[in-house]
Order: sequence, then structure tokens, then C-alpha cells
Amino acid sequence: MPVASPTTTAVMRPLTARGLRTRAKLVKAARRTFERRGYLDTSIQDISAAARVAYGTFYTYFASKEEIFAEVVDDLSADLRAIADAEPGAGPDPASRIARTTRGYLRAYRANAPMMAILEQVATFSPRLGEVRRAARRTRVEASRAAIARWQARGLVRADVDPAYAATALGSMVDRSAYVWFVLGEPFDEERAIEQLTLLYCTALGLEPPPKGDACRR
Amino acid sequence: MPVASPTTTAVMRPLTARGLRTRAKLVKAARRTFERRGYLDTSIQDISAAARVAYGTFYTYFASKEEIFAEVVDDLSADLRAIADAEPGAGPDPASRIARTTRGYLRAYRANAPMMAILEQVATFSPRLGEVRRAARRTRVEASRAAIARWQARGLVRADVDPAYAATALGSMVDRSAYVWFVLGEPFDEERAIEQLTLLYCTALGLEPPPKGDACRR
Amino acid sequence: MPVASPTTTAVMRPLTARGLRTRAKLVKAARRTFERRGYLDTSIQDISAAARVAYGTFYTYFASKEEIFAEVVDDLSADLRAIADAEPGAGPDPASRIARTTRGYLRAYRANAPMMAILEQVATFSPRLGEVRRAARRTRVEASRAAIARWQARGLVRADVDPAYAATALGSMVDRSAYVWFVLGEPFDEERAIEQLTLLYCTALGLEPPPKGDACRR
Amino acid sequence: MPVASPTTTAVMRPLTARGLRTRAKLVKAARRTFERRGYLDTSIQDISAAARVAYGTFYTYFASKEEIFAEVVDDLSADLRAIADAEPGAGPDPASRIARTTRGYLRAYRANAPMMAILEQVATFSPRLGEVRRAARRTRVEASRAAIARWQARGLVRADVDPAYAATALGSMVDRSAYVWFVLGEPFDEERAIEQLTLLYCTALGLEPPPKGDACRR
DNA sequence: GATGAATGAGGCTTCATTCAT
DNA sequence: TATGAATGAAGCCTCATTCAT
Repeated sequence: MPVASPTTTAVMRPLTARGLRTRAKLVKAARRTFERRGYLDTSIQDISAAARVAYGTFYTYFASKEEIFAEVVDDLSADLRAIADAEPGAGPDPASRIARTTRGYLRAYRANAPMMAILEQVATFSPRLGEVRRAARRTRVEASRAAIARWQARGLVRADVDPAYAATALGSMVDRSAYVWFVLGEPFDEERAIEQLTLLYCTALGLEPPPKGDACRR
Repeated sequence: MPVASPTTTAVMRPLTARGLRTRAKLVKAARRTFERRGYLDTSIQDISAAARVAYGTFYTYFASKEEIFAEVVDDLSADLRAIADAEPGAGPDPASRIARTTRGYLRAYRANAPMMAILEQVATFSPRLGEVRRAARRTRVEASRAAIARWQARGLVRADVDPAYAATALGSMVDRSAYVWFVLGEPFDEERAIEQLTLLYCTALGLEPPPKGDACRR
Repeated sequence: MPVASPTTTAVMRPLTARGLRTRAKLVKAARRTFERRGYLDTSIQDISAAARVAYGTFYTYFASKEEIFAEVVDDLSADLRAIADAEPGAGPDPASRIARTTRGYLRAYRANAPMMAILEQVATFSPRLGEVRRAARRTRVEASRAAIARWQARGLVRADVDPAYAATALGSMVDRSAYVWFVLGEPFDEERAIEQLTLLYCTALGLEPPPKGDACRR
Repeated sequence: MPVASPTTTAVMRPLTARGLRTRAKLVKAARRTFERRGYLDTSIQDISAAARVAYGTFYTYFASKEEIFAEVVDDLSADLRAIADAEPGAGPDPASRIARTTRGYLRAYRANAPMMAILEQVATFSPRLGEVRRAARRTRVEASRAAIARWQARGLVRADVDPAYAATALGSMVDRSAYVWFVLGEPFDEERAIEQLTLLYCTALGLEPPPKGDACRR
């Protein structure tokens, strides 16, 4: 699951405490720099400087910009998951589940918006990172599809909805709206957004939306 | 409206017939090359070679790669609009309008998928192209918002739907789904996709979806 | 036969006169620099500077240091051959032939001694150039072997000499002696060297050496 | 005589037993690595890794790659001398002496061929190592010259042979032939090679070669 | 207009050597 | 002594852009 592992080529020996510290400094500096300048405009030079280490030190820990980026993305993924999971539990009814997921997604997105923008960028030209993102998307969509199908079997979702298409479409709706608001910076109100996305998601499937204000009890 | 104009710095004098031909060759070659190798991996060298003109000739017509890209995007936009507009007219009822728009969007997307992928890429790091895309998105969203508001005023759309959020969210749904299918290559059936997107779009707003099979009469 | 051709990757279009001039300047500068500093200590930077062209210009004509070196070696080979061939003809008797060949070899070596040193160096670590050198050696040795075998068949060369071993050994003698004198700089007199090498070469095979002074009539 | 001493800059204090062991490990690992990858492609990193000591430990014992190489060459020289000296003694006649020396040289060469190749390489660009090699050559050549002069004084060697030139030339013959066979890998039979080199060496000087088969009695 | 050579800044990577622990 | 992290100089190569013909 971590992105970095598969192709990590640099040092893998047990690092000393000092090494661990330097490595962490680099990862942190890399994230900061990526967020500030974007992936393409960030050079190894920039990262080293931000971490206040010598140019060559970078290569003690990472073989390339792509490699440290993968590491940053690993951290990002963990954080996204942590935030989404921290969302207070919901009732067992579909509307509650949808509300919670939507809320969790937007909050995680907001907390990491700058990196989400970069990740979007990198996914468009790095086959490897693109694949990672695609896989993550598929996993999320498949979970939604299964849930929708289950609900449909129980007669809660309209019969003419195709769970596979609905999962892709509604997942895209939430994901892309978050991008539009948090990355493109279109003005919006987060609570209202959560409420409306939940409403549209539910109604589209033929579900009764959660009672107003319920979506965002926090 | 054309993207290229505002900042075009290269030759703007009335071109000779030969000049026009060379320029057109370059734009065509550029698009081909961008589609084949992506924006980043395309060099001016590549474009000139593909157009079978000398390296320096490129600069007779364009000041940079970004500039010729803007020109390509202008062509792309025109083509998208043309395809969408060519979609056979629809009844005056909301569902028909939504069906027609969705159908048109997907067909135009399909016909230009490779460039859409590149455009998505470039928008993430070129402020200028990003702005162009953002403006186009805003225009589309604003049209949808107005329509939804109108329908809502006529009591056709649920009262708890906020037209602005719904326009952004449902527009994102259609746009991102097209990306997932046509660019990421997730398997799908186009007619089914049009039907389902239309269904979800309508239902989400509380509209009666068009009769089955109606969405794709062609 | 030219070393450069097989793997030349850089520009191969019909060069303009200007291009031809620049390319020639580079090759000449490269040879000068290699001779002065050796292959390893010569950087592309050095060559460009010596040719008084910009760094990047080098890459307009050559893909790497190895490639321009191959070009220099081609020139060298041609020159060696030319000098050896210019040696005045000899009588048909073995001793005359041996004298002429030895004389030609030493004179060609002397005229190109600095590059011979570099070539020796490069052959030890470049598989490609090493192979070129090996092939050249084999060709020379095979010619000698054939001549010795012929002379032996006519009873001119001792029966206990093995032509193959003798060709390798005596060829090595001449070649390495030239290296010792011209490259390592051991003191010697060229005419005396030619005379003695010829004498040893002939006597070793059991041939009557050429009359004294005859070896170097020039 | 040892090559390493003159310029050794690293620790020269009496080493502890552990220190001696580590140092020896490094020299051994260095030789192995040089043979495997050549001098140029061997990094200090490689040597340390092969010796299973830390990177920095190398510098506890050696100041540079060249320095440890000199140490390896010292070992090599000792080994060459040992093998040559181990050659069974010969009769007092010139032919026997020549046969024995030739035999010893080739056997020592064969036993150390990979390092001989590396040494040849390094001598072409390291002034220091080059000088070492040159000195060794001069010593060998001087011994030969003296012997040939002696034999000539006793009327055993042709009067028209110049001992100095003959020593250089015939020494080059044996040395370079060994290189051609053992390093370049040209096919040959070692016993036959010894026999033929001895034959050519003797005959060239006007000496009666040793009786056939005598050269290689072992 | 067209051509293609010339330029040089910018980014990447390696690795010998130094240094703190 | 041993360790291994830190340093930064040096070389490589690409490519957008300019310029002479």
C-alpha cells in the first residue's frame, strides 16, 4: 500500500538516529516545497535548501525527486485516511453513511488541499503515481458500488440505477467538487457543501436524504 | 474568447498565403505531438520536425510552447462546441435538456479525449491555461445554475437544492466521469453512461428522468 | 573501417558549410586537448573551450566524449596508414620488406606519438575502442604470419619457427618498443632503432639481415 | 622498493592487531574489486563494502584510491618476483638463462593476469604508478642489457647487435606478447609460447636455442 | 520567410573526502 | 578505531531561445 516501497532504491540500511532526523527533515521540506512551487518547478536543489542540508545529502536518502515525492504521498495517504476515519460514526441507514463519508472526504481534502493539487498534477504525467491514484479511486468506487448494490437489493435505491455507473459518477461528483472548491478556490461554504453533496447523492439514488442539519453535526 | 489572442507576442501582421500554411502545419503538428508524447515531453524540436519545418521557423509564428498550445486549445474548444451544438435538439422539458447536454458533452469528450488529458495536465501548472479552463468551467456552471434556478422557480426542482452547489456538483459529476472513462480508460459503455448520468442528474434534482432509451435517440 | 560510424548518434543531416567548419574545429580541439591532458582528464567543457564554441555546441555534433574520440581515432588511423604507405618501396626480399615495414611503423608512430599514448589508455577501459585496437592488431599480425609462412615454405625462414607465434611476438616487439621510446620517452636514436629492430626481426627468423645502412636509406 | 611507502600519508603508527587485520581486509578487498570492475569503476564505497567495513574506515588506513592501489601493486610485485624466482634453476649457458626467465615471466603473468591488465591501465594515467612501472621495466631491461653485453664480450652474441636496443626490444617482445595472450585473450598454448619466445629471443641474438622441449621441462 | 547553428542556463547525479559521534 | 552521515565540487546533458545567413 505505501507508494514508496516498491521502487525505493536508496539507502535501506538501518539508519542512525541522526540519519532518521535528516531524512525526516528532507521529507518535510519536500512537501513544503512541492506545495509552494508545484512538482515541476521544484528542484532537488530547492528541497535540499529548504531542509538546510547540502545538495549531496539528498542522494543519501533518495534516488530522485520522484522517490521522495512517493514518500510524501505515503504520508499524505495516511493522513487522509486518519482524518476520514476520525469522523464520528453514523447511523446504519444509507443517508447517514453517505453523509459521514462525504463529510470525511471533504474535511480530509481541506486539510491537505495543497498536496491534493500537486498529486493531481503529478498523476497526469507520472505513470507510476497515476497508477497509484487510479488504484485508490477504484477501491473507493468499488466500496460505493457494493454499498449501492446492497441498498438496491433491499429496495432502498431506485431499480433503474446501475450501481457501477452510479458509484463512479457520484464519487466523481464529490471528488471533483472538492477539487473545484479547495484547489481552484471557487467560493463556497464547507458545511453547505457537505449538506448539498449529501442531498444530491441521496436523492440521485432515490434515498431519503438525512434531515436537514444532520449531515454536519459536529 | 480565443485563448491565444490576449498574450500572443509573435507575428501578428497579415500573413502571406505561405505563412498561413506554415503556421497551420505547425499547429496541426503540435497537436499531434502533444497527443502522442504529452505536453512536457514535447519539445519545440519535436513540433518543428513533425511539421517538417526548420527549428527556427517555429519562432516565426509562436513565442513559446505555451503559446502554440493555447492555439491548439482554441481549436479544441471550437471543436468541442461544434460537436456539442451538433447534438440534435431536444424538447423544452428539463430532462430532455439535461439528456442532450450530457450526451453532447460525452461525445465531444470522446472525440477529443487525448487532448482533454493533455489540457487537464497543463491546467495544473500553467496559470494562464488554468485560468482559461476555470473560466470555461464557470461559464458552463453558471448556465446550469441559471437553468436549475429557473426550474426551481417553476416548482420542477426540489426546494432544498441550492442551484449554485448543484450546478457545480452535477457539472463535476459529468466532467470527471468523462475523464475517468475516456482518459483513465476505465471500462464502460457510452450509451449506458449517458443514460445513467442523465438519470442521476435528473433524480438528484427531483426531476422525472426522461423515459428510458430516450436519452440517446440518435 | 572508420571507428566513428557504427554508433554515431548525433546529427547526420547534410551539414552546412558553417556546420562543417564548427565540427572540424571541435575535432581538432578535441585531439589537441586529449593529447595535452589525456582522455580522462578532458571534459566536454575543455573541448568546447579549446574550440572556442559554447558548451552546448558540442552536443550539436557529438553525443559524448567517446563519440568525438572515435572520430579523432579515425583521423589518426588514416594518418598512420598514409605515413606507412608513403615509405619508399623496397626490394622483394624478406629483409627489405621487414625493414620497410619497421621503418614505416616507427615513423608513423613518432608522428602521432601523443595520440598513440591516449589510444593505449582508452583501449584499456573502453570495450569498444579496445575491440577496434584488437582488430587492427589481428590484421597486422595475420599479414605477418602469412608472409613468414610463405618465406618458410620457400626455405628462407627456420623450420622450427611457428609463423603464428612469431608474428605475434615480433609484432609485439616492434609495437611495444615504439611505445617505450616514443611514449615513455626512453632515450634512443630512431635510425639506430629501426636498424636494430630490423636486425633482430630478421635474425630471429633465420633470415639474412639487410646490409648495414640499408634499412634507413632515406 | 615498495611502491606505497614514499607518499603514504595515512596512519603510519604501529597498528594494533585489530588495525592490521582491518587494513589487510581492505587491501584484499581492493584487489578483488579492482580485478572485477577495473580501477576507474571502483569507488572507495565498493572497496569498503567488499571489505565489510564502514565507508569512513577506509580513510583510517589510506588517503586515496591511488594509495591503496599502490599497496596492491606492492603485493603484486612481490608475488611476481616470488613466482619467477621459484622457477627451477637453469644451466649457466645463455639459452638456459633465457628460457628460464621467459618461462618465469609468463607463469608469473598468468597467475596475475587480471591485475596486470589493471596495472597497465593505471600506468597510463597515474604519473606515480607510471613511474613505478617504468622503473621496474628499466631494471629488467638493464639486467638483460648487461647479460647480452657479457655474452657478446664472450663472442656468444652477434657483434652487430646493440645490447641496449636488443634488451629493450626483446623485453618488449616477451612482455607485450604476454599481454596479448593473457589480457587480450588471444588464443595460444602456454608451453608452445614459452618455447617460441625463447627460440626467437636466442636466435635473434645469434645464440644457439636450447634443445627442443628443454625450455619447459617442468 | 525559412533555415539551422550557436548559446548558456539549469537540473541531475556521482563520489572523494571530511567530520561528528 | 570504527562508523556512516554530510559536504560540495565537477561533470553530464537538455533544450528554450537567439542570431546570422
